[in-house]
Amino acid sequence: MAPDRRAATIKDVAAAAGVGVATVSRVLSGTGSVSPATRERVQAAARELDYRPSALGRGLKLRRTGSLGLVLPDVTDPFCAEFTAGVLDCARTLGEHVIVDVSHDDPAREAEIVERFAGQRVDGIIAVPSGDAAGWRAASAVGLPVVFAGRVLDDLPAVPAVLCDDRAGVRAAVDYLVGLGHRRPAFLGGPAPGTAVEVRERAFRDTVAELGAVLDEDLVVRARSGRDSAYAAAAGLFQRRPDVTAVLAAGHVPGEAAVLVAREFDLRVPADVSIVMVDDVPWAELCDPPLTVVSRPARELGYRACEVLRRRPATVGRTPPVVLPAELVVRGSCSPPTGMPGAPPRSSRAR
Amino acid sequence: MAPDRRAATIKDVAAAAGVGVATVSRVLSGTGSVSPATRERVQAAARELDYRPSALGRGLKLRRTGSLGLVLPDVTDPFCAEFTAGVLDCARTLGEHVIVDVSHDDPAREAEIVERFAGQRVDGIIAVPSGDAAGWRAASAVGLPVVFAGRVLDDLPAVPAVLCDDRAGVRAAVDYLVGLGHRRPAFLGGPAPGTAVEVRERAFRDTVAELGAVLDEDLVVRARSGRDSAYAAAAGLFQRRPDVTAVLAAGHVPGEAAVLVAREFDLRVPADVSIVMVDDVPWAELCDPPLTVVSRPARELGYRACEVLRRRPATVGRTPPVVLPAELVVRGSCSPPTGMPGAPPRSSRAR
DNA sequence: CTGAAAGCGCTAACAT
DNA sequence: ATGTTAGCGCTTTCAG
Repeated sequence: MAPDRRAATIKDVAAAAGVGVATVSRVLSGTGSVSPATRERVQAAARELDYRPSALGRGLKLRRTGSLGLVLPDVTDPFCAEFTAGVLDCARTLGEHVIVDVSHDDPAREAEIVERFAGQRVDGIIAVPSGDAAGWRAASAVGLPVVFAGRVLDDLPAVPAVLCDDRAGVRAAVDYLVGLGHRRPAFLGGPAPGTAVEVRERAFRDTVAELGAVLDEDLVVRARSGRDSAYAAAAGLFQRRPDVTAVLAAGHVPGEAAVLVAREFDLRVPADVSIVMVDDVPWAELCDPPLTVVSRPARELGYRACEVLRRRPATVGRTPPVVLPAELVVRGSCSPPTGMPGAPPRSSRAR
Repeated sequence: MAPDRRAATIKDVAAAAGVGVATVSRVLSGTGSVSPATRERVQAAARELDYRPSALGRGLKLRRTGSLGLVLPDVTDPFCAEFTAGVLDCARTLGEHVIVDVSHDDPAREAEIVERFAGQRVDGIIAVPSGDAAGWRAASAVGLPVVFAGRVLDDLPAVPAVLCDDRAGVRAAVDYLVGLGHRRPAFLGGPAPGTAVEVRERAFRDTVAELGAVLDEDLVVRARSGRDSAYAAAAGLFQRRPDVTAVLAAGHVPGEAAVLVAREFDLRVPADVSIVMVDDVPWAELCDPPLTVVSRPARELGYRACEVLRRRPATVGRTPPVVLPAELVVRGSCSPPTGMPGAPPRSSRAR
């Protein structure tokens, strides 16, 4: 096993085995027929030389690289991380490599990433898009298969997508809250990376209206991106309206802010204020009380996105999006508002 | 912008601009000299054809792909995610792509990933290794630059590494606990993905001894991988020894277990039991009380690992590992043991 | 069953 | 300043 400076090529193997390169290729790729004798010789030579076919030469010839691009707003976000795990799981079964990069929700940066991925000749791209359609339009025009996850861009309905039924999730949450007796639920919006918060806000508004509860505009607050902004928004809400009895946080960032601010203001959860948060994250269960959440199947979403990408070539025209359900996970952060009868519900998920 | 079935090649651009391929190459790579006139023509043609140089052809010629491999135990782990963000940051400045894959701490799978990365001809590999030296020995024998992070394999001292001074971190934590008056601190070990828990246990033992506190073997427990095992270990500890006044959790998984179990057993933190956890994670600050932790600079570690990889070619022989400090972040989960005077310390990190 | 040869897209001499 | 050419490592007809 000589640690040569340069990796062995197919030629080296051919020479060592005393055959032509074509034969080596056949043996190693299992294509065509080779006599058992030569097959054995070739394999021995390959092993001896520690030969590893170059994906470069291969890709050049085959016009596919066996790798796909994944662009996320932020690897650090629990949802994205879980999503990535799903993509990786599926990619593995497909024998594809995954190139990852983060956009930080910056359209320009996202476009640049797509550009670079295209240069790498990835076989396809999976993205939790940041909102700007321009970069993507170019990409799919070039014929690069793209799959969106967690969100569709209205301007690009032709791009296949795997989504989570956020609308239904928010609906369930509001329904739960109102059912508990909260007449004026508050909404704490804030961009949870890669999610359509607007969709949630709309769902919130619609549901509140449908259920005959009161939609108090003063209780619908939005935060800019970032923890601090979410914290400020939550603080503003609680300060301005000490009468809030329930809040629906549109993502884990505003959710954290709500918990923190409630504690800061010495509000007991759920006695003084009930909290529901969209996105289940590990700490939701560790919180005291454990947080009731709308859980999105992040991992599954990732897996499916990857599957869709593989099937993509077969499909032509606009594919209907894959929609996965969101689940309301009732734990301990909600109870009837003060003055109402009824004990705070216990966790519905056994440990 | 004709959406051709096949992407434009350098030849197409050359033809369109009425020049040779070399000229196109020169213009686009900024190498050599070209007359402003032709440069302009070439650029126009490239733009017109929506030309994107193929990394495949380029890589084949240049013998470098501009991409590096990152192998982690688990993308979902907060430490790994943060580490990845650091790698991505640095890779971006270097213009490198990052192929990610997860080993789940399985040596066989890890070896397979390395093998595949080698086939992809990555320019180098960054790994939070899972413990088995075999696969890595092969890789570095082939001349593939490798950098380890968070851990070195004793069998492979020649592989450069970026580490965190876990030992000092644990030392600081134990010192803090003992200083508070805890005579018999407990240690809750458990494999936090990709970390040398043994190192922490050893540091714990050494420090306890040095400080003249009591090293009670019965209070040193280990868990296998996984949340459930950590939970069981913690439960066992608290049950067997209701007299524990302080526990050092060797990672965020055992840390979570400790918090959960303490709550389960109706032990007040820090009044009844003080808790320090290795690894700072978002929820540590959200916990009530906020958890005192030994924080490892995950992101920085990732960034540095990537830097080291770039410099690698220059260096020959064994490089001394880069060691970054661990920081004890005092929040509110520790106080003197019951019966001792002194108020529980407040968070030292302003919000 | 096997080998020779033609590229895949690009860069870097080497001409001109 | 710019064009020609020889590969980089691989797969795949096309002959034999």
